[in-house]
Parts: sequence; structure tokens; C-alpha cells
Amino acid sequence: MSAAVPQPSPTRDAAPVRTRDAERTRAEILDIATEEFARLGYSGARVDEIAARTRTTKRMIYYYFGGKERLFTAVLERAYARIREAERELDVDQPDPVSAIRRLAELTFDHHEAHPEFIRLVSIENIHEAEHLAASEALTRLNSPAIGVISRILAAGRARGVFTADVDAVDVHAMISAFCFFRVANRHTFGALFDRDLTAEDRRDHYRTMLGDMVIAYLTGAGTGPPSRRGSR
Amino acid sequence: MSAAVPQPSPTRDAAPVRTRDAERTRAEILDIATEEFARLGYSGARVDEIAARTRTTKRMIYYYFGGKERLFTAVLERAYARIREAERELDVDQPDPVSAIRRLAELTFDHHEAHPEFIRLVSIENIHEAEHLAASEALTRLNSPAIGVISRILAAGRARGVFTADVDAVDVHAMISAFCFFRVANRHTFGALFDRDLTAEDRRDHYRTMLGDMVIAYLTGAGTGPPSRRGSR
DNA sequence: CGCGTAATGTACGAACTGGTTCGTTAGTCA
DNA sequence: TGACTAACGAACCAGTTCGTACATTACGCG
Repeated sequence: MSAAVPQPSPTRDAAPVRTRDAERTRAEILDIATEEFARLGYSGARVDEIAARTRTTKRMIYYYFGGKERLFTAVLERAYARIREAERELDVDQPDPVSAIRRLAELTFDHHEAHPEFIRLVSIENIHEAEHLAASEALTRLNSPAIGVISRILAAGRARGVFTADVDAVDVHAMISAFCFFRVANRHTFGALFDRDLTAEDRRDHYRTMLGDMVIAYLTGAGTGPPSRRGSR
Repeated sequence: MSAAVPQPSPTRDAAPVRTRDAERTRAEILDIATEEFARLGYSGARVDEIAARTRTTKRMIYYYFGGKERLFTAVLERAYARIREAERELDVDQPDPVSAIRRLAELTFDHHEAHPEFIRLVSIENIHEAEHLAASEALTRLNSPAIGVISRILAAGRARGVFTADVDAVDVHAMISAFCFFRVANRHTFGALFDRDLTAEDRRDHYRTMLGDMVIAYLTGAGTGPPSRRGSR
């Protein structure tokens, strides 16, 4: 949790010199605030407690962010920015569209697994009907690179005739996200009610494969019509 | 919102006589509390506000429920009980397992659509790591009838050879729930980020069909192995 | 018909909470 | 080097917020 940003050695350099460093202070506030909001929800988190866990004071939270509401928005903004950053490195250069979409699904899966805190923030923001997100110009402008990647894979799959036409990239993204998100976000109630830990380590591979199978089965076999019973392809 | 429970006509029967009725008071508190918790989250909801919206006072909340925490637990218990009640009427007596599982998925879909408030409560409870749910003996004992229904459909499908073996009922339930839950719970952030309203009326049928297609494609076509490219079946 | 108890209402308070006021200090730039 | 400003801290404040003590009333039962 201690900031990794090296001080520009102000006078000495060893010992906790505690020099002034706006950037470090901001970042530290955001770090702690992220934890607290994710752990306790927006209303549950306390500005005083966030301040106390910081090396600075509450005054600084208001100095830099202007209030609890805007602090939460800043937390969201940074969290989303990091996610998008990671997405930008999505490498699904498989020649085969089927392998590509599976790989993308698995990367999404791993990503959700690795960032449960982010998932909590998103859940919290949804409880508040995305009001902070909507208020943030930075966030509404931030387009997801994942959609583009999916689009290209779908196009390639359609071109080769392995994917049925008319599947929308955003919908496929929703489908993949839904599975990944649910597994992490709802693990507590699901675990309590069905006595199954969706995030148990020894089931991770099982669910990752299940997701890939599901998406591929849908894309390669999807037909329409309620009577179903779809033929080969 | 006005309680539908008919008074046992105490003296007169017309006019707001305001007689004592423990059951009605309890129910009214739960109704309002459900709304407030769902709208504002656990910490965001205010006991005073809940009381104010009731025809009774805060005193009664403590008299009947013993505190905010236990009030929320009671809210959850009633909400889950109602859901389970509805599930018990699940009627998926289709002769064909494929039609049956599609129908089950669609019923689940409609159910989520019809009870966004319940979804919010579940999201909130997950933020709190299901601590209230875990503390409630009534809730942990309350098994979902849906699992049994799915089990039977899967067994029938396997017997006829239309479903690949080794699919678990709980996992299928998770898969269906994930899609339905995500669509409702995350509609705000998803809508803001991808400019797509997952719950738009004119897309409902599209998503309902998509869910059914997905589940059926998975069950009828699911294979394993990352290389994929699964043959007919 | 009166008595006991379940049900209910009022008023209050201690602790907390978001936000602010006022003043101090470190760094930097002319 | 000295003045100016960004960065910072302690204490405080007004409005809440959960919870309770105390008083009261309706209703069923003997």
C-alpha cells in the first residue's frame, strides 16, 4: 500500500522525510478510498476513516477532491481507466476466430477474477444507478477496446462461415461479462444458498472452460425460433 | 402500497379507524423498508426515513425487529421467501427437454425482469458478503426448487441423448441467472458505457431468445478442449 | 367490566459525519 | 534570499442517525 513512487530526494533521502508531494498524496487517498468504498459501499464508507488510514488528513480529501461524492467519482474514474488500459493490451491474434473468441472470453474471465474490488465498485455504482459515472465526462467518453476486438473476431468468424450472422459485438460482450461478473459479484449469496463456491480455486478452470464452451456453442450453433432443435451447421 | 389485508372489521369498517394490528404494522414496515433498502443500500437507508414513511413510528421497528441490521435480514427473508414461492409454481412440463430448458430460462428471465427490487437487494447483500443471509437460519435452509427442476430436465435430456453428459444443475442455474441478473443489475453502468439499454422494452424478446439459444447451444453442443471446433453431435 | 398485557407514541441523547475555518510550513522562483 | 503560493494539519461545527427511556392506550380474557 505504501506508494511506490520514488521521492525526488528533496534534501536527504533515507528516513521517512515526509516531504510534500501532491501526486503521492492524491494517489494514496485514492488507494485507500478505493478500498473503503469497495468494502463498505458508498454510504457505508466514512470520509473520516479514509482520512485516518491515509498519511494525510481529511482536509486534503476536500482540498483535492472537493467532497465524498466527487471522491467516489474519482475512484471510479481511476478504476475504469486502469481496466481500459489493460484491455488495450488484449492480444487475441489467433488465426482461428473460434480460438480467438475463446481466448478473449478467458482473458475477460481472468480479469474479473483478478479484480474483485473493481467488481464491487461497479455493483455499488449500479445501486446508485450510475449517477457518478454519468456525471463524469471522462468516463462516458472512455470507450471499451474490447468491443472493437470482438467486432473483428465476429467479422472474421462470419467471413469463414463458422459464426452465424447477426450477432452483435456488444451483446456478446454482455454475455461474457454477465458470466464473469456474476461469478465474482454474487459468489456470497450464491455460495450461501446453493452451497457452492463459484470462485473456489479448484473450480476455476472448470468455469473458465464452461464460459468458452458456452460462447462458442452460441456463436457457432445459434439459431432462432422457440421450437429450437437446431441442426448441425 | 396500501396493505391489502382486510381488517377483521373491529368496530366500524369504513374510514381510517387506525386500530391495532400487529400483522399489518409488521408488513407495512417491511414493505417500506424493502423499498428504502433497495433504493439506497443498507447504509444509505435511514431508519428514521423508513419510520416516517410508515403509518407507525420508529419505536415499532425496534419493537418488532430489534434494529436496523435485523430489519434488513427480515426484508431479505421475506423477499427470498416470495421468490421461492413463485419458483415452486415453475411449470415446465414440456415433453421435450430442449423446450423445457428454454421455457425455464425464459421464466427465470421474466422473473428477474419483474423484480428489479429483489435484484438490488441481492446486490446489496453481496456487497456485505452475505452476512445477513448467512446469519439467517431461515434463509440457509430455504432450498431452491429451481435446482430440482433443472436436474430433472437435464436427466431427461441426457436420457434422450440430446444433452451432453456431465452438466451440473447448479452450474446451469448459475449460467442462466448470470445472464438475467447482469442484464438487470448492471443496466445502468452498461448503458452508460456502451450506450445500450439492456432492459429496453423493444429488446426484451431479443435477449430472452438469446438466453434460450445460449443455454440450449451449450447443452446440446458443449464439448471440451480449448482447440474447440466441435463437430455436429 | 375491569385488569393485564401487547401494542404504540413522544421525546430525547450520545455518538457520529460530512464539511469548513483558520492558521502553518515547505518549496521555488525572481 | 526573501516573498509568494501550493500543500498541509488541528480543531471545530451543525446536522444527522441509531437507539432507548418513559408514558400511554387499545384489546382480549376472565
